[in-house]
Amino acid sequence: MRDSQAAEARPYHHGDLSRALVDAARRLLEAEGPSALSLRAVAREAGVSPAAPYHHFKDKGELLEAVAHEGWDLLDAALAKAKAAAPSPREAMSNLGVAYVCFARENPALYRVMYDTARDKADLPDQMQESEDNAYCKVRDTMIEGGADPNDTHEIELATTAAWCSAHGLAEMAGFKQFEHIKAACGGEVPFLRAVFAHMGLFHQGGAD
Amino acid sequence: MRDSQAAEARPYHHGDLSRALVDAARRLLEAEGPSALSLRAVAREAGVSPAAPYHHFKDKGELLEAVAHEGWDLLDAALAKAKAAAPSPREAMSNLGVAYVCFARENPALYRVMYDTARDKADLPDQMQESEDNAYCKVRDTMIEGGADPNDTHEIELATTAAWCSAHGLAEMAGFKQFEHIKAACGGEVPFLRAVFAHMGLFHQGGAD
DNA sequence: AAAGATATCTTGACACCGCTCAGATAGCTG
DNA sequence: CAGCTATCTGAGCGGTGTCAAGATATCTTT
Repeated sequence: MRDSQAAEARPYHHGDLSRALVDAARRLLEAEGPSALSLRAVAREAGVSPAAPYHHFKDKGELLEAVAHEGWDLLDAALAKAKAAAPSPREAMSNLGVAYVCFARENPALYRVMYDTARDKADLPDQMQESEDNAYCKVRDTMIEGGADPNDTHEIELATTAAWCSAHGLAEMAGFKQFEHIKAACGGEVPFLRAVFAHMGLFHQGGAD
Repeated sequence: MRDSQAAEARPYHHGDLSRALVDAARRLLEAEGPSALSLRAVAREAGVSPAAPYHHFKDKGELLEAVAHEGWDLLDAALAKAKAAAPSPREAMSNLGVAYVCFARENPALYRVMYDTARDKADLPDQMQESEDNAYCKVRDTMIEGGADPNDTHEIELATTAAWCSAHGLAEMAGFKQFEHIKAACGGEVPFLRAVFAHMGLFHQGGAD
């Protein structure tokens, strides 16, 4: 059964099992959380035998990498959308931070897989370094548009790194119960995020000029 | 608690198996990493049967919690030392951030266990909320000593939260290979940390006055 | 179209895992 | 001493990641 028109793409025995496996994994991840994401469960969900995935992925880790890869793509898209919706570079910076944390909060299991696989390799995903339109570049470019000197590479890198660390740290912390009363005091989750970012000195609308 | 001189305390059948198990776990953690930390392996390392730990911990998670608890104690101690060694509150703030990240970098497996178990419960450990001399309090108090208004609870909490998120974010990021060339450009790991903190606007020696 | 090569999937197995339970053992209490 | 309770062992359950061998479907070559 060849979809599209030509017999290209990847219509193999099953159709496209790698695709189906990643989809099944994401379905499981959303429904049952990261701890339920076993290779056998994914195969079960996709309707194949426990050994089938090994013809498409070297091991479980490689399947998780594929899932994480999709996660980074989704994050890129979310940041692109936030950047596009901002009327000015300064608000863009602020919105990028909020969008980043919101993505993590709305996809906690996926976010965890993304960073767990990255930490296991001590290596951020390829998208982060190779592509010219990845999430890191979006933050960096927004900073330049906001007035940072594009020639001072070192400075730009440090600032972008600081922004990324801030967002990641907040993304992981925002899930803890301890912060619920502060969120309430701020008037909701997003105001809380903006307030914390403001106290970090970054993502602040009147920040880095 | 009668842990004075007599044969009280906890010298049971084995002597003190819970203690021995936590020690074995930390030994394994340091030697083999978090993925090798199975309950059976810990029991093996401690020289007991695979079922023995269940008389001291409800399940594997509870053993990991005990390990994490020790981690938070060590972190408290590291921060206390950094704070004590600083000549001024402002430098204390900066040193706290560096000490936090250094602790995470020197005990990566332990740090991971600490936050993994916390995230699983969406709950930072008891030490973080109950004690009056925990790591969170140290950051908060240092901020007050640095000139923050101790009466503005909301402000203090936000600032302390921002500081903690920054440090955690940087602690997790600093392990990635991608940052090695920036570290080199900064002249080492600690200068890199200080530079990133400076760009977050916190932990900066001339920061929050 | 027939035959062979190749990719895909299944079956079965191995070692390890978390966890439970019945029984053996050691220490405490009366 | 006996009785009791806490501690530990052993065997076993269902689950996991992974591999090797065989079955099956697709592609290639003739």
